[in-house]
Amino acid sequence: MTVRNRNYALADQLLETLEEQGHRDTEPRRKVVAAIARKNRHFTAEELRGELPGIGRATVYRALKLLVQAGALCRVMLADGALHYQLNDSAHHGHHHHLLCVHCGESEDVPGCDIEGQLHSLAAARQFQITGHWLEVYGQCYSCADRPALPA
Amino acid sequence: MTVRNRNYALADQLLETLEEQGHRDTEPRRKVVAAIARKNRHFTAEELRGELPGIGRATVYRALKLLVQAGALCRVMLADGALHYQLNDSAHHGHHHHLLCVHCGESEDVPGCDIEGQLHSLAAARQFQITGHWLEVYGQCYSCADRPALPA
DNA sequence: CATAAATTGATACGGCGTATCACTAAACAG
DNA sequence: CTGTTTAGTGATACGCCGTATCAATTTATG
Repeated sequence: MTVRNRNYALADQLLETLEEQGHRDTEPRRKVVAAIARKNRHFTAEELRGELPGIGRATVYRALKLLVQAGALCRVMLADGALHYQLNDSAHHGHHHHLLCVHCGESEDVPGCDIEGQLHSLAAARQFQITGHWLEVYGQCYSCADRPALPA
Repeated sequence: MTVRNRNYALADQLLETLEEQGHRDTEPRRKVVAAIARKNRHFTAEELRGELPGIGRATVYRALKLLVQAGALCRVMLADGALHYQLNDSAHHGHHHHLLCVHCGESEDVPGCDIEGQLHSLAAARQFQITGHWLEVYGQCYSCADRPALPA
């Protein structure tokens, strides 16, 4: 399968996801979804918007929100506090975290987290009932390992 | 020790921390620090500013930044994405996390996290070198346990 | 094709943090 | 104590990011 075809298939899949949630198949939405499907790394909302001249800001933001709600995208907080979006690998649609390289911005999924399990006894002792958590892991990927570390 | 005296002592301690970092002891700074010392839970920058009429916005934000850098305050991300600040208990000045109640907003410190240790073997397998992480834990505290859960 | 409902996008607004810069005040040396 | 240096202050404006509003448009459907 070519890259081009893979992107088409992914875009269709995203649209389908939205339709399953009861949202309409509109022209602007198609374009937003196609732009997202072309991404091979995380991106900001404004970055995406820049690639979609002629499409309203609100429309882009609305599509992002719907896709996050549907689980097709996840929000990633970079070490500098910038919020990025990232396609959810279909294999990791559930709860997972990211290893984020502070140099090149590459990210790898970390499935199978047991943070809550680890915190369980501690929380139980305080009668605190955990309902969720947010975790981002920062560091350097293999290709950036020889470069100097940045402050966390 | 009365509450009033405790607050004074804490404010002095915060100022001292700033002086140790080479920052001056100024009148506006004293007021900001005093307002922070009075807090017994996390707060937003704007909330703090609201309690300090007559003091410039920039001054408040600058003081917050310095105190975070000095380790006296920590930044806490609430479940709704709002950034709050919280006094670092002197016992937990190092790395720690928070159990944040999504109902009442109370937070408890969780010292002694071993997230990175837990992720170590996984990261090693991918030759990813972890340098830091960000974790917030959401749920319900004891007093809020009988109230309905909010979406994570 | 007609209708009802969702969607769009221009605009404006709001929150939040920072850059700028003339002015002020703290620290310090003599 | 006084003058000098330098950090700090605060009014203002700016920038980023996301959302509310609302009239006009487009989609889905009978």
